Amino acid sequence: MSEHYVHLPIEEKWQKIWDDAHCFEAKDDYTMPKYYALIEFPFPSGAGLHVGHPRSNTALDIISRKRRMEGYNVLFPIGYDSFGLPTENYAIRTGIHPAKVTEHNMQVFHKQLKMLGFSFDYSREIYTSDPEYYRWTQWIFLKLFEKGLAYKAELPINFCTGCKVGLANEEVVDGCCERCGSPVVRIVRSQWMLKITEYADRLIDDLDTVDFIDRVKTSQKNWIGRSTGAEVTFKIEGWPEGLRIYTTRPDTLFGATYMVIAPEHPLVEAMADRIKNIDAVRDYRAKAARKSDFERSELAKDKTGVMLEGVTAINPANGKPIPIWISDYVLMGYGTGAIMAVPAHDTRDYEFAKTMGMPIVEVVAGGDIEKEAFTDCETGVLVNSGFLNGMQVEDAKKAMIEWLEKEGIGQKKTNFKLRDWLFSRQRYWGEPIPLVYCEHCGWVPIPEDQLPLRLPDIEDFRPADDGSSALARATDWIHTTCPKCGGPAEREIDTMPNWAGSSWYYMRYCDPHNDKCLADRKKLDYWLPVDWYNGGMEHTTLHLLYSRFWHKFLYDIGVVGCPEPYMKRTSHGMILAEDGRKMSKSFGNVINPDDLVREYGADTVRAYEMFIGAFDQTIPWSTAGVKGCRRFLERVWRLQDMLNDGQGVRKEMAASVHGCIKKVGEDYERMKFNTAIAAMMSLVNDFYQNGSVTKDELRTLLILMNPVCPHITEEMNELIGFTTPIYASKWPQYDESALVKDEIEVAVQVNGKIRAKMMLPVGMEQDAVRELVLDNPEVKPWIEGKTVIKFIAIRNIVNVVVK
RNA sequence: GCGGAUGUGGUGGAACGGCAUACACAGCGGACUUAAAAUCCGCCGGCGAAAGCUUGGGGGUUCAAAUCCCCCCAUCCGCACCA
Repeated sequence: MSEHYVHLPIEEKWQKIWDDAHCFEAKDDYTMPKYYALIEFPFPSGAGLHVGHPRSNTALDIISRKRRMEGYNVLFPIGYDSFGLPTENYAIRTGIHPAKVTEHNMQVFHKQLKMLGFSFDYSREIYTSDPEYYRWTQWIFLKLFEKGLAYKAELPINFCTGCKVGLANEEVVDGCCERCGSPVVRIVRSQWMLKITEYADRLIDDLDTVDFIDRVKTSQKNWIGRSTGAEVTFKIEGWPEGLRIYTTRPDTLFGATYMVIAPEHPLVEAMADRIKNIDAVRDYRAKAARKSDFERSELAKDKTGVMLEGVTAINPANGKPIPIWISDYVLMGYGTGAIMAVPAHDTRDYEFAKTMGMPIVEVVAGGDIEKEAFTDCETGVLVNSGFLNGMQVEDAKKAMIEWLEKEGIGQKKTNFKLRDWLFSRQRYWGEPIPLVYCEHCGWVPIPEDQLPLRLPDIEDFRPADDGSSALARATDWIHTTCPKCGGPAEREIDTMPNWAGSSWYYMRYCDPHNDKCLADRKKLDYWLPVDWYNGGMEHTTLHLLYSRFWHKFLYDIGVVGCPEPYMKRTSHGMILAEDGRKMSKSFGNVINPDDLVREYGADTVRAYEMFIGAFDQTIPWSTAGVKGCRRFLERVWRLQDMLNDGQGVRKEMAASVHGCIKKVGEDYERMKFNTAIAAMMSLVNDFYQNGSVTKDELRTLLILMNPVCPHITEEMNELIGFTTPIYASKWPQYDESALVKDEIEVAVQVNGKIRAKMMLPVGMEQDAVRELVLDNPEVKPWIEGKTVIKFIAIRNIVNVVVK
């Protein structure tokens, strides 16, 4: 009899063996086929690993371990996204330097990850707050600056009142900070911006070249928000340049009965002396400016606005004079900040026109504009529209754009929802922006050979009340000389957002210790792109988008040789607490991976997290389920006591074993880990049913299970007498012929209802099947006295249709 | 409002258009045990007297629908005046 399964010594033993053998380290052997598997590197928070990490990590650990057994040179790296606000906030509370906190937290993470037995290449561990790492983050920023893709602009920005920091568009959720939940207000501030918009088209178009799950593609597309239409200039008396608008419905130009400009539109001040009610207009603008974005959208139902009295625009299609309004439902940041209002065919314009009593003119027939705006582009036909009359909407759009271009009053135009990326943070714990400001020379980059520009050591990490960074107090650091003219200059005191370091970390993994460049080009060419990247949906329009942008930029300047960083992107579902709520300290329902590993073992935790349900689905935790997986491992463990003297795969077990090899291999690839484990459970059940198992059968099971449960399988492999460890073994091939049976059970339906089950030889002629089936005593009563009008025999189903 | 996802036994979940409920959890029974736990072996959706009905609801396509199409309902997650 074998000893009981005691996980702890087994897991420690094998983790040490793997370490000593360096068996999971990627080799720089370019003759081997490569495989690059990546999970999002964790932020080393003080709370340590949570149960979500093992879900994603185990999934790609399974793939990595399987690939190695298939003969690939696998890069499966790990690191830490170690800059960031939570660490700085902790430093503010405790006075402990963020670098120290980070160091400690990373050690905790490292230990926890090892304890779970992930086959990371720990020799390539990196962290973004390492000066040797952020040196290259800064270098990339300088390249962006050099190419004009980083610029400083005085703009209204999203400012978190809690974190006292500016936020990117992507970081604002429901008008609040995605991190701390405090309200976000608009303040005007001089900020560094990155021109991600320059890459908008390619970020959409190149999605066709990669294998991302559809959800990810769709949300990136929607976030970038490409729309096509036209820009049209309306003449305005007394303002020669006219008012330029953007519309996606140029076909409805004849129906434009007024115009609306955003409150901040320059027209207001440019024409201030002609606007009779300028005080009322300015008053409206001031009120709009005070509203937060959140309030603006909250009040979306009630349209407000003021008409500019004394100013008239001309509808270029029909020459009619139309009024101009200002209203905050038009946004300065999109298109031209001005629209033509076609109330008959736009719901917002319709509402506004109803509220303000503006005329509504139907130009697309097919709806009932008495009731609501008719916005359908499929069925409508143009009316009241001169040369467009009788056309379908799509044809009318083309015809109108043609006309506008010929007349020189407009042209085709594409617009995006995507805005440039707000890149400054008024914080200490981030990469310093490697630029100085000189009175004479303006913004000057620090010479590359002076990188990294290190963060200065300071003691007080609090941001100033005016929202500027704690770095503002590091006056010795700030005052410097201009690299260009040698005169006095000041350093930028904003730092980069935490998205900076994570935008290129997968490159550094290819060559983590290089001190000449961010990574050797040969190594990048070998390893990139990442073959499989798994991560959270919450990063779809943040990290994933940002890093695609940086990658494309680095591709353009010749640093990398492929246009996309990630070939395949998948996403895991969230794990909820047992009560169905989010795991949260405040609910007191957090499950700690450490405790689980101690009590049940890493293999059980890994198996459970893979067995819990469909990988991409949100799922509640179940302690009973964990115990079930532990029970499964014990059941596997006891197979040692059932060994017989047989060799190879016995005939009576061949179908089970080879079926399992096939199923498990396919399911791992499709991320159907739950059904892969179910298949292995079934195989184990089959062994128990049989009463014994051969060494070779057992070893096959152990290899199949190894990617999920690496420790127990290695231990058993050794215990039953094999000297080659599984990590150095080959992934098994299934024998197709073993899956082919002589006979199969066929379900016989009459008119779609099961009436009998029969064993039939495989490959029987259709006519012979028919004869046997129709003669079956269980079938006969259902067809007696009726005519068989159809007989369908497919795979293991026969359907007899009678009348 | 728009976009995405989900809806199957007491529970987590399976099911290339082809036997709905694999695999587990919970429950029940048996063996073993002085006993319990553990283990092993079985049983195990609901309604209906039955024929049957039953994958959120209603239609449709099909020899055959959880799966495909149309219309609803519910829940969750994004985005939100983007002209």
